[in-house]
Formats: sequence, C-alpha cells, structure tokens
Amino acid sequence: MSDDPRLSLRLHFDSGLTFGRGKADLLQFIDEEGSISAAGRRMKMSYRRAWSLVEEMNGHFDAPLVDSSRGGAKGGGAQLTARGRAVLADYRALEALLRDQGAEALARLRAGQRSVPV
Amino acid sequence: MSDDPRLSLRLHFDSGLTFGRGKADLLQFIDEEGSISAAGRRMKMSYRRAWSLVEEMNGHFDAPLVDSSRGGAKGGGAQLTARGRAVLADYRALEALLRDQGAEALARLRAGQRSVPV
DNA sequence: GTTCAATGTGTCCGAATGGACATAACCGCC
DNA sequence: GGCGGTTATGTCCATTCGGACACATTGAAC
Repeated sequence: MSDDPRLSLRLHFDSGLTFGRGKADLLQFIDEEGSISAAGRRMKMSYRRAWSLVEEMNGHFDAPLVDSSRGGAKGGGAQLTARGRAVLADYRALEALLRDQGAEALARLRAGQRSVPV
Repeated sequence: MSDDPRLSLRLHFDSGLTFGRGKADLLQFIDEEGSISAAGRRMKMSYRRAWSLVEEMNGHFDAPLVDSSRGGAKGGGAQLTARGRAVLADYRALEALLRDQGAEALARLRAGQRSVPV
C-alpha cells in the first residue's frame, strides 16, 4: 500500500468514477484478506461502506473488479479478479510515478504550507 | 490549462488542503483576467464560491497565492503572487507527468470503463 | 438442521457541500 | 459627490455523503 500519508492521488474519470487511495487500499486489503468485511475492518470502515465502494467500482467497469460469494465454512469471501489486480497495479504505478518523478514539484508544493491553516 | 476533460488529478495534502483542477484553473484564470470575479465567470462559478476557494488556498500557505485590491477605476482586481504562479506551475507539471509518462497506465484504467455505470 | 461468519440491502439522521441571494465596503474617475 | 465594477462577507436551503443500525440470505461444517 502507498505509505506516504502526506499525499494522496485521486483520479476523476469522465465515466463519473473517482478512484483514489481509499478504493485502492480497499482493493488491496480485499486481495490480502479474501474478505470485504475484513478489509473494511482494517480500514476502520463499516462493512456497509466497504461494500458500497466495491459495488460502485464493479458498476463502473464492464467486468467486476471483485468477485464475492456467500455462505460456506467461512461465511463467504471475496477475491480480486484479474481486472481488479490490473486496476490496482496501474493506480499504484501512477502513485509511484508521482512520488518518484514528481518529488521536486511535490516538495515545492508542500513547502510553506501551514500545518494548521488559517 | 489542462485540456484533457477525461481525467483530473486531485492532490490531498496532510495540511487538509485538496488541490485539483478546479483550483488550478481558477488560479490560471485569475492570472489571465486580473480579477477573481472574471475568473469565476469563465468557470461558470459564482463569485462567492471563487472567492471562497481563493481564501481557502491563501489560508493554507504562509504567504498568499492571490493578491487582491478593492476600489479604483476598474473596481479592484486580483493578481497571482510569485508563490501562486509557482504552485500553479508545479501542479501543471504533475499533470503533464501523469499525462505523458502515465499514458499507458491511464489508458488501461480507462479501458473497459462503462460510459454510463450500472 | 443448527451454527457461524460473511455477503447483500434497506432506512434514518447529522454533517458537510455547494448554490443562490443579499449587502456592505472600497476607490479611481467623471 | 455620485457611478460602476470588484472585493468581502453573511445567511439560507437543497443536495450529497457518510456513519450507524437493523435485518435477511447464503452454504459448508459439525
């Protein structure tokens, strides 16, 4: 997961989808945990909200990013699809691009920014 | 101004400032028009809102991005400070970085995205 | 067939957001 | 001294967003 708490990147697509660190981390946690609710807990987010975000993401693509199933030994679960992993990887790549090649511009942008705004 | 309507970049700083295309365009229009209200009109935004955004930006830095004055022949006006121009330039540079070096990742992210989400 | 943990869904409410108006203050110019 | 266009600021309201609960559904394991 992106480990720079100082900045996050949000992309606004013309489909209406906005994709930022929240959804990216959620996808990653779902991948790691195999569960929407576990991912939500890690993000201190209600299951309701986590599920809504997943639904929103799935609805914006012609193939779902997350596959889920109910019932069974562990109650159910969720996994990233290949598309889901691809989307996550591309977002992380853009984040890294900014962090690395945009480091100077970002440093200048942060310089002189009040920690507690007026 | 950024001319790709399909995507916009929003940065979230830990100061609480969020800076995206709206504020960037606003700064640029103020620079070009010499007036907050003219810039707001160009963005089909009320003066109230344009002014609020300027105030928010100014409050997040230890030096203002926009200088303004009341009264006079033309009623008053506003100009970008050196800091304002620097901030705008750095944001544009990051936008360009994404557009150019992130083109492939962005293209993949857009691929398969429904124009009208479910 | 009961249990269990997770998915799936509905509803309600407070907070935040943004748009719409309204009004005051300013000051060079005529 | 009045005019005009701009900055500056307050208030109100509809919409949106998110958090908090509540509850039904699923299916393997026991």
